Amino acid sequence: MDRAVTISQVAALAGVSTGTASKALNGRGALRPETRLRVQQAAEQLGFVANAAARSLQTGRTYTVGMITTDSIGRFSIPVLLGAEDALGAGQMSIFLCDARDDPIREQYYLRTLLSRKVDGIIVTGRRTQARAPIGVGLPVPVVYAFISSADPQDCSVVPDEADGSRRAVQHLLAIGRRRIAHVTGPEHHHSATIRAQGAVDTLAAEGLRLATPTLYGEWSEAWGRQAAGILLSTGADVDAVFCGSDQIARGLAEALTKAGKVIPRDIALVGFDNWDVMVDGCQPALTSVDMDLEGIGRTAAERLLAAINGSPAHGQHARPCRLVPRASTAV
Amino acid sequence: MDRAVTISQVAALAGVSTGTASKALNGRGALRPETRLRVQQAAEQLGFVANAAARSLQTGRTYTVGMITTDSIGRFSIPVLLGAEDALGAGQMSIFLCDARDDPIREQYYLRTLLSRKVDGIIVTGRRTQARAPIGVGLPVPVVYAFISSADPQDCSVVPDEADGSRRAVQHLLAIGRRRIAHVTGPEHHHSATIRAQGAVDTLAAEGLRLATPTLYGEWSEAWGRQAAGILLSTGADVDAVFCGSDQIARGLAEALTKAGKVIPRDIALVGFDNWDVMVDGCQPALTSVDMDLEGIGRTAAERLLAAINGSPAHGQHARPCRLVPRASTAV
DNA sequence: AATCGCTAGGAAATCGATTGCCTAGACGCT
DNA sequence: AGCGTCTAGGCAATCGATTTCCTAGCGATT
Repeated sequence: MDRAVTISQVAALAGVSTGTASKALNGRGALRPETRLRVQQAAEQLGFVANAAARSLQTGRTYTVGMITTDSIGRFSIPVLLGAEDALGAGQMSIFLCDARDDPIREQYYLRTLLSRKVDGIIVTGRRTQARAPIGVGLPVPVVYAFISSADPQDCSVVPDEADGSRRAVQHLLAIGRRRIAHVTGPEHHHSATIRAQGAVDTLAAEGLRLATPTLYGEWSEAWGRQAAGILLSTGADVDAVFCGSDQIARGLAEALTKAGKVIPRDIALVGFDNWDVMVDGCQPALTSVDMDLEGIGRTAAERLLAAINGSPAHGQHARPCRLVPRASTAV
Repeated sequence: MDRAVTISQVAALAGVSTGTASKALNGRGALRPETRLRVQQAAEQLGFVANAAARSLQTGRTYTVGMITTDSIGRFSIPVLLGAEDALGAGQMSIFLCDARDDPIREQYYLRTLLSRKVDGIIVTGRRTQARAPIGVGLPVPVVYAFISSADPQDCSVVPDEADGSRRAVQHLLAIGRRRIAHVTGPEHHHSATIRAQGAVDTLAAEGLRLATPTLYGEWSEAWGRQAAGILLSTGADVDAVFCGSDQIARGLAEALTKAGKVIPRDIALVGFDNWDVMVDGCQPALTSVDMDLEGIGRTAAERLLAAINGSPAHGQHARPCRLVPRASTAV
């Protein structure tokens, strides 16, 4: 609980002025090498760590960015966060994490806090239902939206290209010879559900095909997957593959279909979406899935934010391609 | 991109000195109510937000704590983080999040960064294998370990009482009339696995009972759960309940047992550990599980940290009780 | 009317690091 | 020997907010 060492103590020990000490430690100014070394040794000896507040007061830079997750920090924001941390850590920046929990009041409060702390930039992320209202206008710092996108097209957003993901999933199913493909997904009012469904329909259309049954909208849950399996089986639809809007739905389907005597992938092939480890590995057989590369999104968002901080802001929405990860559920 | 408003601009607009403006905004000093109001209105009008760096330089407080997760931020550290955020947010403190990714170098680097930023305190969390070495000695700020514990008994750690969790699980099974209880858990070298197993054994011993089979150690995965089911069935062990070291293991067991024709809970009752929503809800039937209340741990850790910051440090390890959440897998 | 006591608010130091400006002294050149 | 040049390093202002005096001015009291 010793109070902190200041640069003047280092300067005193090295027998120089504080200004000189500062220059020595920051590699600035014209100093004799031995002087520089003497100061560095003094700093080392005292365990000196510069006070970031004092430094940023002077320089105007804090080497800090704020990250606001609109929904509660969860499965989707974590990888984004990690990716951002990765990209920023290399630039020696720290992250202020704020969890707005879907509450606009909290969100504005956090925004204010971040501005008061003079962060160099802000990353906004959150569950992806649809484009969100900009978090603020005329802010004194750059903002990048990650995973979620801003309704203002001038804002910089980095999002997964979900239609691309659907395309890859469906093309994979076509490639293994399936033609009677069904699609089971989340709630119709959810942006991701509709865009993924549309992607599937479009991809099939390009091949002159259609979905084997109309898209089944429901919830993002295993229970719905099980239920949907029942629907598919009971209607007697002739289906040889199901592309699911999420891994959870796919897993529910897998369970129910297996129970009903269907063999996956022989009778029915399955593709999920999210590539969520516990789901794809826990599923029997292991589930082929679409990976949105959330870490990559976080990393890209952080890079764009850094660029904006350094004076080269990017605008508009950047959609990143998805990746298909084939596993046993589509292994022919 | 307007540069920030300073307190002297507010003071000028209100026709007072900066000192007076500061007092007005912070409710200090002796000012006429109308003066105070005038300053507040000026601040409002200009959108003034105090520069945290300048303030902390003066006051020595940053209203910021650092949170270092030793392993990559994951399933266990998130709830802890949320709980801490909750407790700290109420005190208007912000969190610096640092992900050390099991790398001691990163960890020390982050520690240094946090000290340079003059955080008021540090919370260390991470995957729980066993007590970890203290993150530093003689640090100028208080440190609290959450979920994981420090090897130094003088340090303050807040951890789940896993033996208590086991006791609750086993007593619940006893209460619904089961006597031939098996235990399937993770790797033997994992602290949580051994302590949970011991808790189960002790609880049974207190009733004059023993495990129906020796504890089955394996991995924390569904695959191991399925494999363990095979072992239990093939050895012909007469078992009417299985207490599992994790929800994933339990789910694997549930699947394999059901497939083998056993009815859960009629033939075999199941209890998991972690109360992980996607597992307990996805399991069929829904899984009874032990909840370690990770959010509560985060909250408690944050509270203890705040107490330490305010001069009342706590020492030693604080074990918090678990909670049993009964569901269909043990419903008689 | 003179003194005392208050109150409201101002002046200036302070926190710690950075940085532009300035100068002492060494060296070189004619 | 005298002058110019260059280098190493010191001085002091600065960032923005807080806080400790300190004082002007007003009212009350005897």
